[in-house]
Amino acid sequence: MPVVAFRAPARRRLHEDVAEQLRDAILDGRFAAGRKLPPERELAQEFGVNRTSVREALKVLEGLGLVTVRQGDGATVRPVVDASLELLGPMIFHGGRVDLGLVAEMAEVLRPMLREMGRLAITRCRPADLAAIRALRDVVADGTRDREMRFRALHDLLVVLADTTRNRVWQMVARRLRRLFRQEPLTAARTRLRRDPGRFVPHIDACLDALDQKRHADAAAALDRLIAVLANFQKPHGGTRR
Amino acid sequence: MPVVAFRAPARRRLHEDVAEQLRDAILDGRFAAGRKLPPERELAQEFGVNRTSVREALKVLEGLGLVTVRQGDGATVRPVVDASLELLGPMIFHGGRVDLGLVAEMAEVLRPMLREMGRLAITRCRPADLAAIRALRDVVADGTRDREMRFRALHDLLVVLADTTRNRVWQMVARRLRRLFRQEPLTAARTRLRRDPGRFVPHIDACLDALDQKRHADAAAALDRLIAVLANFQKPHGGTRR
DNA sequence: ATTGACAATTGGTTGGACCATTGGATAAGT
DNA sequence: ACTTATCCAATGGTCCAACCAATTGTCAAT
Repeated sequence: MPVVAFRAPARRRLHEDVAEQLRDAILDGRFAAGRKLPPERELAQEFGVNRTSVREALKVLEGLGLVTVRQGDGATVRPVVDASLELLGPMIFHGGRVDLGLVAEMAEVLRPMLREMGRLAITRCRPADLAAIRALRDVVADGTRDREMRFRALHDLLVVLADTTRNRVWQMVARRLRRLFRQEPLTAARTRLRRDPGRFVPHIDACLDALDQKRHADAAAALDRLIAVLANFQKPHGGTRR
Repeated sequence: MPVVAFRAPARRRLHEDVAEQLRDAILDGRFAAGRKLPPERELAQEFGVNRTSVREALKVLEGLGLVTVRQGDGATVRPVVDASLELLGPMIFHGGRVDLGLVAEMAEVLRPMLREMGRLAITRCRPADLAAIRALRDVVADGTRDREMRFRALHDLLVVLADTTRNRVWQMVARRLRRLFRQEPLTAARTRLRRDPGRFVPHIDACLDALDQKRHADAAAALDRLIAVLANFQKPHGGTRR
């Protein structure tokens, strides 16, 4: 395993670039909801690309629910609140800034959700699941590894918990969250803050110990604490002073 | 207001049709995860459309997380569990059948989520919110209206509750759910089952009454019951016999 | 004032061409 | 025989130019 996690060079496609720029323009409010985007031919000229690339970008934005396109009429911008949850990532970090308010709101949604998922997982946990959790716990606890790698194990833990519930919807939700947590600006933020993933280990251990002794209530309580820490994205200095 | 709710004639675009067919093929397992889709040129010939339309369809599928496309290599099918939650609709009803198991799993996720959202809404409810809720309650209770119209008011209630939380993430979640509930196969199922939206009214009233008297705990309990009914999509004959 | 025909705008679709990347086949070297 | 380098076929990415189709506003006729 590599000591440093490299990231794939961004060899991107034109329409991706176009879509991203338009997306950010909409999220920034440079195109207000209800307004029309410029015609495709015009956008193509402004971006210096072919109309085809603009059209493919618009398909992406349409899929995100950011615009509706009607033949003869143009592309109308929709309210962001009606758009896909996939946008939470770009909404949280846009223009190099982090929207801490939105982060707090997301935590308000995530905390009870994950708590419930954890409860379900505990009631349905089998030996194989336990083994998977332990393996990830060891990666998170391994201080010799790359920090981001240990964070990734933590995200995987979320997915393993979801798999333990045997609920396909939880499985999908957890994987989307993992994806969100791994988006570029967030990984950079983690690196900058130099948070230690090790702080989660005691909670994981407490949960595993309780599970070993069939104390389900205690396991759930430990998971609650783990999730409370996990779903608390506040800046360190905003938290309790030690 | 029209007595009957007509639906917009489906004047669809080619790439939408192509995307839908490919999507269903993947969801049905006709293209297993890890396999490659046929080349664009080949697909274009099979569908009898231009390659451009196929490409736009692939952009949609890529946005849904169903495939990854690499230049030089082809389009690889990804595991559905890694895909977007937008797919829950098509996953639940595909090929004219309803996946009741998935419906149950979704209820398992939705129930605690909406319960928490309701709690938040109650603690933050203001007079204007109350008025909006009452207005929707009256539509749901109005037996002279079109049944589907009353169901739509019920979905709107979900959104109003989300707005009451003053939490943007809840607002987006509620709107995506409303969208899901209004997708075609579900409305047809509602019409077929001839369920009465009026059965929700007593719970709404109980909640409103409790709110009027500032009995927040009672209001939350009433909302819990409402949501338990709302998030219970089982077939009628599977429930309690009356 | 209403209706209907027309025209400009704008998205939808097509066909074809060429570029860029990938992966495997083939050949060269050791 | 194995490794390495080269080449090539397959495949997606982009561009261009043209035409079709829907929408909207305009303007004339009634």
